[in-house]
Amino acid sequence: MKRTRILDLPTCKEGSEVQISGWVDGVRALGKIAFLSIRDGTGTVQAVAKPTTSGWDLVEELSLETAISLRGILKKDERALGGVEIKATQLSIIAPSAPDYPIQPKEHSTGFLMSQRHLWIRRPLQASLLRIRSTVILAAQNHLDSLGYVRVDAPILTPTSCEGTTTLFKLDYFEKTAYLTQSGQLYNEATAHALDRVYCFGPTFRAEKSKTRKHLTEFWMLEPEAVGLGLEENISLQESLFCALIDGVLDAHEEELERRFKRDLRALKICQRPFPRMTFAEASSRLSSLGFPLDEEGDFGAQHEEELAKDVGRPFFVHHFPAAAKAFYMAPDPLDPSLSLSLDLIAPDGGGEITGGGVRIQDPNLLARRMDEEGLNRDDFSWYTDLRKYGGVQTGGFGMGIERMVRWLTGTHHVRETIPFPRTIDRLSP
RNA sequence: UCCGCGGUAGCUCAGCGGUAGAGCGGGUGGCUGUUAACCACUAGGUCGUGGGUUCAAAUCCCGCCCGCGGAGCCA
Repeated sequence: MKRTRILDLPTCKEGSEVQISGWVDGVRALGKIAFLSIRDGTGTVQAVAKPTTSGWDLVEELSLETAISLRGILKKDERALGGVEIKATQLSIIAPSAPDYPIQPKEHSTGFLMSQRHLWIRRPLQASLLRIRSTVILAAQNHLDSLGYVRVDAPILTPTSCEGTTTLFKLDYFEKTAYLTQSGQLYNEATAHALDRVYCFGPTFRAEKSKTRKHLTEFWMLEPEAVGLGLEENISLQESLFCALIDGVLDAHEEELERRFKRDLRALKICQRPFPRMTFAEASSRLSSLGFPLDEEGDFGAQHEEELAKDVGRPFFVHHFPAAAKAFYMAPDPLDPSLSLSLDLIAPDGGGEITGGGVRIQDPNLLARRMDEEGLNRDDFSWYTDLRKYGGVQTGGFGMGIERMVRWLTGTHHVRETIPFPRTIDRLSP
């Protein structure tokens, strides 16, 4: 008999015979009747076994996570969670599970659960998060594809840094030194000159000693880059992508977001284009009037970001950051060279900076000067400056942290739950 | 890297100078409608680690290690 996935049970007729297989999620044995909660990766269902069930003797061997196969009659029953249950006619064990399964149906600390991440992901909420992550990635690729963007991935092993050298993971590469990529941005400029509109998507590494719920040392970044993408076009692309991701997740997971994640769906549905936008200068005067002036350095702290986001109440752009605060390749504003043609997309409800991007410097002399100012060795970037030498045109783009996006969409507390196996400053396993 | 909090049973925690505790989980038995089932019994600990104070340290003091939360930095 063919196995039915629990997800598909609602399409089966009541009273029909079904066969499922999955893992024991809970057992409540009452003597001559036993209630089994069975999870198969697509859903959870209750089965009822009685002494007439073939394999009844096995009930006493069912520890948590025992893999079983079960055949029975599908019945509607108000007393079962989900409204349906299976009256088991036949039960068999596929693979036993040791009785010391560490994750109990009770509160655990996040630290403990993270140490059991390989098992924790079996829990429905965690599995759901990974499913939503998959939807977000697919929606992003579909959207970019519909706009003519070609996926061209950047290397992960790189010879030089893209931004600061202090946050690089260094490794031996035969006789040389290599670094794990911090961004595919520089390579994107090369591929944009070959294919017009491109994006890369892959793991990104930052050896930042950050301990916050928005940071991972290994995260996945989606980076579109296109010829002629000025600030205005950049904003427009980000808006459409952001909305496409919201739509994609609502299409596939609306009920789940509400029931399982208790996400306020209005916060997602109010994200209509155009998004509010403000210059860095406007943001800082707005912060002053809110009672949170920037410090002397003029830097935007976590509190500033949060107060501003609270005030705006929905995702918004901050653009024209001071040039000094941005990477060497960010183009200055021709009207005021102390400002850069850069922008960040900030989400409310603690979502924080979801994207960061801008327009790249095209002028080779200016680029050389900026590299000198940042103390970068020009020779290391010869291929990059070559792009300017041979018909270099202006490109622009941005990077979106996929985990941050998933975190915001689902209202998850910490990014570490939005990636299968998180890497943080103090966690390298499992 | 800095600041704050913590480390006691497999897990979540109480105990805070005088014989090591609870709930959950595990084991055994009971129970025909459970929903983190319930009831009874039971096993399980060099109190993170090294030193110090004391008649006596899980408890007080110092160093170190590990975890959690936050900051800076960023996506």
